Amino acid sequence: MDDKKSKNKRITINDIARISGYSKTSVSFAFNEPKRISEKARNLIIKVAEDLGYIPDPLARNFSLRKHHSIGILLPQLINSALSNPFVAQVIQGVGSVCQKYGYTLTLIPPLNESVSDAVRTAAVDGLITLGMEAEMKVVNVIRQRKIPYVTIDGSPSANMPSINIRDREAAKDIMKLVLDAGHRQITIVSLPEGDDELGVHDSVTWFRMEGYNEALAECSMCLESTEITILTAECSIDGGKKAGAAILKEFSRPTAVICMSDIIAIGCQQEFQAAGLIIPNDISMVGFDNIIESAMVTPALTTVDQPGGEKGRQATELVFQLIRGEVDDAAHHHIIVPYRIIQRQSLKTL
Amino acid sequence: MDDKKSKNKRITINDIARISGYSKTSVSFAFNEPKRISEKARNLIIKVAEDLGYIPDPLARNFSLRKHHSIGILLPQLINSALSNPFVAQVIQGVGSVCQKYGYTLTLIPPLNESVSDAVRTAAVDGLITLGMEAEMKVVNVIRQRKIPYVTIDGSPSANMPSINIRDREAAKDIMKLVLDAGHRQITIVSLPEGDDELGVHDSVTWFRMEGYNEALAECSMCLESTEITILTAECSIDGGKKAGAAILKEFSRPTAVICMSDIIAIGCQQEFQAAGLIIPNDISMVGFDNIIESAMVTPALTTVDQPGGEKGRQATELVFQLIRGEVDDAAHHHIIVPYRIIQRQSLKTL
DNA sequence: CTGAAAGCGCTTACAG
DNA sequence: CTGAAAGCGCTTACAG
Repeated sequence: MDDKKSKNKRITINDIARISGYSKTSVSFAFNEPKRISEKARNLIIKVAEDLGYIPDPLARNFSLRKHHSIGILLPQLINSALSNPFVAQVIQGVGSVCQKYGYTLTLIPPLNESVSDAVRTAAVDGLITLGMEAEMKVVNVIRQRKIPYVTIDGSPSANMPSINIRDREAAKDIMKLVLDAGHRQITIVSLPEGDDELGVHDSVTWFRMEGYNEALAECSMCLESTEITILTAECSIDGGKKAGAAILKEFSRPTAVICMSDIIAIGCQQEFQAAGLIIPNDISMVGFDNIIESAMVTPALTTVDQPGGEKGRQATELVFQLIRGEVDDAAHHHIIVPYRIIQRQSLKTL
Repeated sequence: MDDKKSKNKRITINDIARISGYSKTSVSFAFNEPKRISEKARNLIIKVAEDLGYIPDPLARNFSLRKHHSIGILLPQLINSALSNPFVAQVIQGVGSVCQKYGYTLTLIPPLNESVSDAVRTAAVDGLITLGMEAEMKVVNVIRQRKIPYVTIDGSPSANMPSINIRDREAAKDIMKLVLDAGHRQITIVSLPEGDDELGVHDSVTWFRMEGYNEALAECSMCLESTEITILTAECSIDGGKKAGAAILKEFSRPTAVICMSDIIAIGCQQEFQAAGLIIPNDISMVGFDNIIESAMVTPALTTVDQPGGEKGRQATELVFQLIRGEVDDAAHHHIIVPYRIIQRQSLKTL
């Protein structure tokens, strides 16, 4: 007899109102503004609600409140590839910790049937963190149409597009300089994959880093086009790194140093080299980018550029919340630069 | 003049209807069931919608459809600690890849103001994956009240609670046996933290593994209470492992082998030992559990139990979707066991 | 093919 | 303190 109706129909605020003898208004108040009703009413309503196992429908509640209570993070690639880069996991941690702080959930938004735009169109979120978004991408317009605040991490700082970055050009220049100062001239650069987004725009972070490498080379009267320099591309994962490593092993003249734009690639590469019997850094030197925790775990530990993924995520998300609460002017240009630093470990040999 | 109203008010289906001259019904059909209206109507409506930058409000749409289009994953701890265990990241990858396949987003649900129950109450999701949930936990009732399908990974298989597990007891017994067969008798076990959830129920996975260790010990006429066995607890992170390592270094009589219930703990522990100048496995042997990719990266590579985190996530999520679509009977008992295997590498020395 | 209208389950001015 | 009623912006039988 208890489940004569709970069996089929969801119980709503109406049921609680009817059974308790109070109005829907009072029931709503009992949950959301307890002090606005008498203790007697409140107690009865709560009791009835508990007896019936009533839980306010989040769908209706959110709709009424016009809030999703969630922040989305727009993944540039499929979820698998995104999360197989520990650096991305680090960013997600940062984003998540701020969401948690404000009682929000974190929604991971993968492309919907290959379409990032469609995913954004339907995503149930109040704000968006994007990874590596460029101003020319179509999806930017969709986000703006939706009128939800967004901040992009590792994108190109441009008007109306709040951003969090490190100084990628300087960082890349610094690490290349370190390699050159160690005497290396035969160098292979393992770059990131072309942005295969809906527009085919290039990734500005990759671009800036390339420029930085080039600037350092210039100081040695070299450039990216020099015959001593080889440029490859790899997916951001261990496997991507292994494939790059295999490709390097097949090169006619082996480089003395390999510069990777991502630590996870460097680690994969390093594993491939070691599997082939090479000793690092004696036979070949390696440097990376990111300073993921794994870089300190491997042997030899990786010389790299430290950039704070968690911090990027946190700052981006705090900014999104400020935008949501209207605490900052969203017409203003918010371009936050976080510090990087060079971490010297054992993977780079001085010739 | 274009923004005379778009400035203040969101544009809705009503605006499109008014301006296009068609009804709300037709506008809705234009987006959701294009073939139900004439090409002429469809084209005009789409055009007007595009001109005005109309995007259907996800809040309203979801409410009408009674679907969130998202699957939640209930994090047992704060987001930071959860994601700093690569094994959890692996599970999330698995869950995410299935969500993506069906066009759903993945919502990470951290405790809301410390309360997991409140988080579940308000979470905007159509189904739930839980990590390490026990039948006696309060939150189970909340999930049931919500009447949303859920599957628990690494929880205790019980009635009405679909589950994905490995055979933890056997796995633990196998790895302990390996250690004992290698001649070790002075052993420290680093266990997982007590479930500090709202009820203080113990974690059944930890329990099963302990039982497994004990069974193997029994075959050597020992048990968990033997004087040669020490049991510690550590947080599931590198740092947790380092702390455990430091504690072990301070023990009066140093063990010859350390058995960790999690690879990330084993790795942290190993780092601490190495920092103290110990050679592994010569001075001390290590084994772990999970077989995260990092375990193959460290030197010496870790001997451990391989369990497929991604696969657990995928299977759990496929089951949730089957439950959502009503393809399987949710009264039936769904208890899936996935295989594990022992991975022998270089961190265990035969005495 | 098209549209008027009910309905999804809440919240919240507003009046009493 | 309490309640009637409007409103949030869609979807979808139903009738024409």
